[in-house]
Amino acid sequence: MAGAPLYKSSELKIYNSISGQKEIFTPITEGNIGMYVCGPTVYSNVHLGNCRTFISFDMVYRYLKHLGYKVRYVRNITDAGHLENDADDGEDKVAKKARLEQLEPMEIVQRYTLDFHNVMAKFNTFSPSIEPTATGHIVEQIEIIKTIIDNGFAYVSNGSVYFDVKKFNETNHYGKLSGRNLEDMIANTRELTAQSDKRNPQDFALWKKAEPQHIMRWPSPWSDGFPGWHLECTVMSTKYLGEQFDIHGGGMDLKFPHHECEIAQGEAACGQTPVNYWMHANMLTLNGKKMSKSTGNTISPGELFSGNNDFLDKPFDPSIVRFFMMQAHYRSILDFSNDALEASEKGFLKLMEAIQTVERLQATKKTEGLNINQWISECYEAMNDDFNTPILIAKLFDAVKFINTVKEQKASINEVDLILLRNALHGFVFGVLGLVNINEVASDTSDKLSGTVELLIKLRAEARANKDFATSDKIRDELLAIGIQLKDSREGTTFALN
RNA sequence: GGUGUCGUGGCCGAGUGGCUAGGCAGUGGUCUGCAACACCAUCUACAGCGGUUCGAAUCCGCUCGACACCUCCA
Repeated sequence: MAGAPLYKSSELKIYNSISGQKEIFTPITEGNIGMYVCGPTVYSNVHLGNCRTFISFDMVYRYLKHLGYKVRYVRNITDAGHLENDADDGEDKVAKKARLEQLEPMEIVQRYTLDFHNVMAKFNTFSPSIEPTATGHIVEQIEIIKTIIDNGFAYVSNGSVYFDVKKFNETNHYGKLSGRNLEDMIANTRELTAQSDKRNPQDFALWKKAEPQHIMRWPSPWSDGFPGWHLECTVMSTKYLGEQFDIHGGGMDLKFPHHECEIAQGEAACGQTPVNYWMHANMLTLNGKKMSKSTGNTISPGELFSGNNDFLDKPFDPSIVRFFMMQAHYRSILDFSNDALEASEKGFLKLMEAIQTVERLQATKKTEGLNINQWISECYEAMNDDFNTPILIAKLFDAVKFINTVKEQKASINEVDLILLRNALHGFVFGVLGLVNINEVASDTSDKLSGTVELLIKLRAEARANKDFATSDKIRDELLAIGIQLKDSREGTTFALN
C-alpha cells in the first residue's frame, strides 16, 4: 500500500535547520509528503555549486519515494524578480542580462532553463513534480501582497510595496530560522546611504516599481513593476503544497534573508508558519572558497565533463561527480579537487564492478561472511539518520568486499540472500543514490564492441594455452591502452571499460 | 563588528563519552606464465592548551586557524 514505509527498523530523522536538531520525521498527511526546493535563477549557466544542492535534494526525493511515500516535489525557476542587490537601484538579474546580451528577457530565460535541464539530466536527477516559474504566477503574487497589506504587515511607498519587518516582529519572530533577532540586526545595520522608500533597512520588497528603462514589468494596483524575489517561493509553495507543508529545502546561502523572508511572508499572509522541516544543503567549495558566480570561483558542469578547465587533469563522468558528492554528507562543506575526484572515480568503478559481479555469483546452500538482513537494515539506519549517504556508501563497500570474497570462493551466499543482496544493492546504488553504471551503459549500447572484445579474449586464451605470451600480452596491453581492461579469474576473463 | 559552522591519519571524508567508519594512496602476502583485478594482513588520526570524568578525538573553557551569512549567489 502506498505510503507504508518498507522498513520500520528505525525511523527517519531529519535535521531541521530551524530547531538545529535531528527530529523524527512525521508528514502532515500520512504517506504523503510535500517538498519545496528553491530552484535556480536562470540568468546564466548553472555552475557545479548550484548542482550540488539539486543533487542533494534529488537524493532526498529518491529516498523518500524509496520508503514508499508519495512525494509532491516542487522546484521553481526564478525568471523574474531576483535583484542584483537590495538597494533601491538594484536591477533584475534576468533583465540586466537581457539588456547586456540585447535579447528579450524570455530568450535569456529559455536558454538557461534549457541548460539547467540538460545538466540536471546528465546528473541523473529526477524532474520535480511541478516546476513553476515566477512570471507564471504574477497574479497570485499580487493577490498575496494584497493580503499581507490587509493584514497590516506591508506598506506602499512610492509605487513599491515593502514588508514591514518591525511591525511583523511585534507579533512574530523575524530571524528565528537564521538565529538572529531584529534588535541586533538594527544595531548592526550600516547607515543607509541613498534615500530609500523603505521605513527600515530590514524591510524587503514585495513589489518593486519599475524604472522607465526596466523591460520586465507587469501592471499592479501600485505601479507597473515586478515582484520581489522572496515572494515567488511563498506563492508557489503555498499554491501547490498548501499553507503548511512538510519540507522546504535550498542552499545554505539562502537561509538568510531568503528563507527568513519566506517564513515572514507565510506567517503574515496565512497566520501560520509555512514549513515543518527546513533543510539546507551545504556549499561546494573550490580551492577552499565557496563556488560563486559573482567571484568567478566556479567550474561549470560542461567544463567538468569535457575536461576543459584549469582545475582538473582530466574529464569526469557525471555519475562519478555524483558519487563524489554522495560520499560527503549533504550538510557538510565539500571541497572540489582533482585528487579527491580521482579517488572517488576508482572507488566508484570498484563499486560498479562488484554490482556486475553479483549478477554472476552462484548461490550455495549457506550464507557465510555477511548477515544480509542485518546489512540491509544497517543501510536503512544510515539513510534514516538524516540521509547519511557517506555511511551508506561505507556499507555498500562492505557488500563489495563480501561479493568479491564469494567470487574468490572464500565466502558463500544462498539463493534467498543473493536475491535480497542484488535487490538492495540496486535499490540503494541506482534508486537512492541515483548513480549510473558507466560500464553497463557502454556494453548495452555497443554489443558489437562486446563481441569484438570477447573474440580477442578468446584469441588471448588460446595464445596463453600455447604459452605464446608475447601475443597474449600484446592483446592485453593494447586493449588496456585504449581503455579496455581485461580481468582474469578462475571462471575466465572478463573486461571493463576504464 | 554581529551570528553560525568547522578544524580527523599522505589525500578525500563519516562518526562520536569506552568497541575497525569507508574510499584513494602506501607496505607485506595470496592468486597469476608475468601482471592487472580481487582477496587477506598492516602502517600513518582526531588543531593547541587547560578542565570535567574511572575513561574524551567526542562534553566544558580558552587560544590559534578556516569557512559561511549579515549585499546577489545553490
